[in-house]
Amino acid sequence: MLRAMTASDSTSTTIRLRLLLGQDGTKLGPGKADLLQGIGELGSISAAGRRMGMSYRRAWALVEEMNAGFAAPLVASSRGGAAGGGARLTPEGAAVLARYRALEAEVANAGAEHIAAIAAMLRS
Amino acid sequence: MLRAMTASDSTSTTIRLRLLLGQDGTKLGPGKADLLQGIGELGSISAAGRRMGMSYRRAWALVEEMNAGFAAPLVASSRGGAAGGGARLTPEGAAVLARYRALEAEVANAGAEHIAAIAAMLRS
DNA sequence: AAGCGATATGTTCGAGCAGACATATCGCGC
DNA sequence: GCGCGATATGTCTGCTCGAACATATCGCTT
Repeated sequence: MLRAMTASDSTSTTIRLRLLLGQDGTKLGPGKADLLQGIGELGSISAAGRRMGMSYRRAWALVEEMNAGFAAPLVASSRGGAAGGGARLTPEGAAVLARYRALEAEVANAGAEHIAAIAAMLRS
Repeated sequence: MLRAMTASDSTSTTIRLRLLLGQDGTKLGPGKADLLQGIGELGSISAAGRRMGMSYRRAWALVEEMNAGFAAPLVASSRGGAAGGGARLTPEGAAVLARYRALEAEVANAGAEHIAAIAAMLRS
């Protein structure tokens, strides 16, 4: 997948969460979460994609997928204008991102013991 | 992937865990965990693979990957003999599986609130 | 010694996916 | 109105992964 390493990779063992939501099968994992965060910070789908080393094509497809899966769109976009356009998180998008981050933190905390036990059995 | 549904799919929203272990990048997710469990229950790589709708080729490759990633092999196999051969979990394999299942349970419990909050925002 | 069933492993073929390339369109500023 | 920069979307192609097929080998049992 060629994901850029983030500065938060302090421990060598990481846990990744992927949610399979509803019976329609919309997925929410680290990629979409990072993308949401990037859009929130940069105000642009293309800028967020660039920062992750992802093509605009793919970033846009992920946004489309998220907007289709939830009752309200998570990202609102506009074309044209001074900056050419832009995108920002809707309140629902910000809420989903916050919940996902909180979930990550809670999970890392609750599972730390088991994770450490498994990591201790690794090859040298 | 064509995964068989398990009877434990009571809620429509499920969470999947994938561990990225060490800097060598050995992965441990639901597929390998289910395979370990199948081998433990059925005493055979091929039988475990069959039950999951997975080719023996692939099941064997996953076992190989796990055995290579951990300090001690998780699965011990034998060729020939009365039943043609077989495989069983080593104590380390059983320990890793138990830890992973415990991690799943703990995570599902700890994250239930955030997961429910996200699921509540889904389309219809 | 012959057969059985499972492990072990090479090879080949197809589908699906990700990336690259190409446009169309929009709305503000100059 | 012309250009800019970003959204929006179609198309194509290469690559990777998995499925399928094919064998070899092993050790007990009959």
